[in-house]
Amino acid sequence: MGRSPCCDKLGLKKGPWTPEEDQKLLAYIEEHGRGSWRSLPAKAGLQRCGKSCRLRWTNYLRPDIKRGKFSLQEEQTIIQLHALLGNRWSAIATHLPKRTDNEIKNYWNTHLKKRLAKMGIDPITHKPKNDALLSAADGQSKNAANLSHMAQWESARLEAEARLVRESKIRSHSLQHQQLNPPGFALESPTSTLTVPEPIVQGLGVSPMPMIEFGGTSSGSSETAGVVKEEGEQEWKELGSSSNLADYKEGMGNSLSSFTSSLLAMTISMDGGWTPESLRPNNINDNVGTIMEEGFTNLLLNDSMDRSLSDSGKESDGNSGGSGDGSDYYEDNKNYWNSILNLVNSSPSDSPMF
DNA sequence: AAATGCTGCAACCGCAAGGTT
DNA sequence: TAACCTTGCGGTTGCAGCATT
Repeated sequence: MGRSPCCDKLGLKKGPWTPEEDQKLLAYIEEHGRGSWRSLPAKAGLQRCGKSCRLRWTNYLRPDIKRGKFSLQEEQTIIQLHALLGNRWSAIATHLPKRTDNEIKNYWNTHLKKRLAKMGIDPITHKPKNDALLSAADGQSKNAANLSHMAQWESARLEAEARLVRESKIRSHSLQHQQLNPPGFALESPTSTLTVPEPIVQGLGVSPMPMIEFGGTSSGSSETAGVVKEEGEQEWKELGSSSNLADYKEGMGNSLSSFTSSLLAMTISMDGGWTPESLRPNNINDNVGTIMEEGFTNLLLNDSMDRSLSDSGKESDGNSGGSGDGSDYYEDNKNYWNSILNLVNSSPSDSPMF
């Protein structure tokens, strides 16, 4: 429990890394693997503390890092997961495995937070800002309904969060069994450990990181969402020999289904257009998927249009989200919440998160 | 061309959790 | 059981580069 000793004693270097230092760190890890970060700098001939080396490796030198602009899907995923998880960047990063938690955090702080604020959505709570809500309203009933749904959302979110904590304990317990004899060379992402085949270790320049796509065209079921989550599968493989596997899967399944049910009920009431037929088990996923599919993308695209208008000097009239009236605003917010349900609903049943 | 302000990002810092001795 | 060690996480800072005045 104690504090780690201060690592900047004895004149250890701080600040930006030089190419030479990068090379030393890379060469050392390539040859010896990671080992202990604390002893690594001395062995590698670096005047850095282990913490600095670890950070440099995880955030910059790791071969399985994708750099550059975030795609629309990545943005969407970040915003949705942030709504669910808050500032748990490492958890969010597990759904964007080629991105580091630091990069996601930076991107959120510098881009997405501002964009949500501009849309009239509180980037912390993901709730519509009250003033915007009031000014944009076209009727008291919609306001009341919106606020009520926000409360329901918060309730469902808290419940999911509590379950996540509970079930992650089960999971970490199970994983302990598998970490006794890790085969090969382990590359650690900020929050998870990937075992990389020997040839990749030797190459270190190119790593065939599992392609992970998110089900933008989700039909609602994990099988049809087109989601390939090899990192999650890796964990399931690791769990495979665990006696807790069944419990874990069952727990995750229950968690997802309960949370989804809560959100589903909420969304149905928001949409207002649901029929008993649409609520039959076979139809629920399809309907949810269809409705959700459009919402978030539209929201982002609308905002992108706003931005381009704004960039070309045609600033919108000041209404949040570029909407001209309250009904549009209401629709935008409804879509926003729906999109979050979409993410939850399209998460694979074997996702490490759900 | 210089000064100033803004933005984005790499890196640092402190804390907490979990493991080890 | 307590002290210590290691690692991971999230918040924050500092600086380089770009835009604006």
